[in-house]
Amino acid sequence: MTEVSERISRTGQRPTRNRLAIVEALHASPRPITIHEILEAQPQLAQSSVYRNLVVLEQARTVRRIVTDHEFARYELAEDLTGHHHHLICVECGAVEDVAAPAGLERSVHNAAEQIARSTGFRTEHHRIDLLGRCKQCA
Amino acid sequence: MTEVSERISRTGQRPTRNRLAIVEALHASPRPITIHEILEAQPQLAQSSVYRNLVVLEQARTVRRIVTDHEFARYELAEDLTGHHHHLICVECGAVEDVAAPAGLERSVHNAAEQIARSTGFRTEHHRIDLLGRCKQCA
DNA sequence: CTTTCTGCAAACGATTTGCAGCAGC
DNA sequence: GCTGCTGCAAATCGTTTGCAGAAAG
Repeated sequence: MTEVSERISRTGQRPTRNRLAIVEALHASPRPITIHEILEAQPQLAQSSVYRNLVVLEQARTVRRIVTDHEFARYELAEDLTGHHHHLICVECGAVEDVAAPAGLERSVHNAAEQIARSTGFRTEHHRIDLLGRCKQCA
Repeated sequence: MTEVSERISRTGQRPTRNRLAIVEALHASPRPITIHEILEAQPQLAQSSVYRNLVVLEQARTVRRIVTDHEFARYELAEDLTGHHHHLICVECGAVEDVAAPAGLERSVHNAAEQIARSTGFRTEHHRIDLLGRCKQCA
């Protein structure tokens, strides 16, 4: 949490109570959550402040925005704070679940990225692997 | 193209000139394109018809909607019409490029999906692998 | 004190929709 | 003809923004 405050300070912004409350809410969840869920967890926050502060937190490399096919964006803490992982996305209800990245899979992705860099000139910085299907409830 | 018409008919809809024009535009592009680009390629179409028909085409399992982090959705033909592939997404300019899926990578993903099904009950139907980085122009 | 943050309410913009006329079967 | 499709313009809704007051340093 100190680390988070420092990252915010380092970008020339202030680690305010509101901002830390958002981080708190994200930290308490084992999966990416929506703005609506952040507001449920921290009802003292104004919606516009949440939107505004998530942008600040993203710039401070503390929060990551997740886009799925569903209507709302979701947010999670940056991977260097939580560890690298991927997502299970339910095509029925839109739920998103974190899942650890198997080592073999990671290795394959890195190999592929290198090969692609050689053949196309594209410089891969991150990757994103989503498994789309039905969660236990919807199956 | 006949195949596309059949899929549309099979869902109880009509394979109209507008709808086939959209498929035409998607077919002509080696990468997913935006609604704006569809309208540039087929200027006779009304914007609202494009939105409406893309929904119809999605339901007919002919078109797939792609969501990136950029402002616009993108569309491409269904994978069983074009072949399985993944995407290179430029974090700078938002460009999206198709890339063939290396066999080793596919194998790793399937293994991972099976393992996940066993441990979490999640039934994977598809997967999505995006490499995020800088394209040749932006690097 | 000066600068950044906040909350409110209004604006924005991609997408969706109501409706009246047109086209496919 | 009947039903589904189209174009237009208006509505929708997640998200962004202007502004005046509050809080941080």
